[in-house]
Amino acid sequence: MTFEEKITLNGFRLTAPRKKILSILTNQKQPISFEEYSAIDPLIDKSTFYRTMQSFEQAHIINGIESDEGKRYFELNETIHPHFICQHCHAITCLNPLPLISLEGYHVESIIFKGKCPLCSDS
Amino acid sequence: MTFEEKITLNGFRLTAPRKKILSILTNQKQPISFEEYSAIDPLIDKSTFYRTMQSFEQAHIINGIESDEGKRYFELNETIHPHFICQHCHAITCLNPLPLISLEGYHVESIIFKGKCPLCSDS
DNA sequence: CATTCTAATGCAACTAAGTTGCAATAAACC
DNA sequence: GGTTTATTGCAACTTAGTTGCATTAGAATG
Repeated sequence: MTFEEKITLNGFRLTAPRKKILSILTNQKQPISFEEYSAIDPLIDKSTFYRTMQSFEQAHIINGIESDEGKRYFELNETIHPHFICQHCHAITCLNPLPLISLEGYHVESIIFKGKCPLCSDS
Repeated sequence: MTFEEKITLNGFRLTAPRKKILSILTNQKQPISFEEYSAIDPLIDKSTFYRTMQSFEQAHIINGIESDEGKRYFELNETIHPHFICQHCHAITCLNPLPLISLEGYHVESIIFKGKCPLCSDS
């Protein structure tokens, strides 16, 4: 099922801003914040962006990640994988090869590791 | 080494508000937000609390956790353990028996699982 | 114990991420 | 094409967390 099908099947309309957001998210290798998104698409309206993120989360199209700096980052959930947030340089890294770890009784949807990334561990 | 020793050894002064914050944090079984803290200690000043959290983080006394609702939760780092945040009921659970999982090249300081907790998985 | 130095407090004002209300617009379905 | 209703875009708002600064009080020193 394509992302566009997921949008319409969940009762959401396929609008121009949503298509643009979807195509930009597709090009990202990392989760992206509103600040970063609006640098790519400067005409986007803040509330349209955030409301779209809410709709996309309901349609299980994206995952949200809370950074250690109080911002939200968004990523298409094509391949679900853990993330690492460096508390020193604040970079968010996708730990692509790693699978999600399951927990007895819980339904795990995402895992975030925090600490120091390899670059910051050296210095 | 006690927490009070960690404070002074890191060049911080052992003040009245810090002692009170430390004693209240000691009594918590879960990470606590400013909102929750100030319900216990209503006279605390917001900036004193947040600045104390910053100092305590520098002294490696506490760990901060970002909730899915854009708030920060704080916990004494006596025993470091992963946490689970339920995206349905928003409860934060300490996964005490679990150890931190290490990652090649990274220095892991905390792990957060997100998804649905056992209670919300049923419903 | 009194003095001095400077970190920390407490208050108010501020910042910025994210939300909400609402009139105007445009998908989707006939 | 016309109708219905979700969505947009704008401005105003909310709220967690930060900052500036004058005052207070740890802690070290004599």
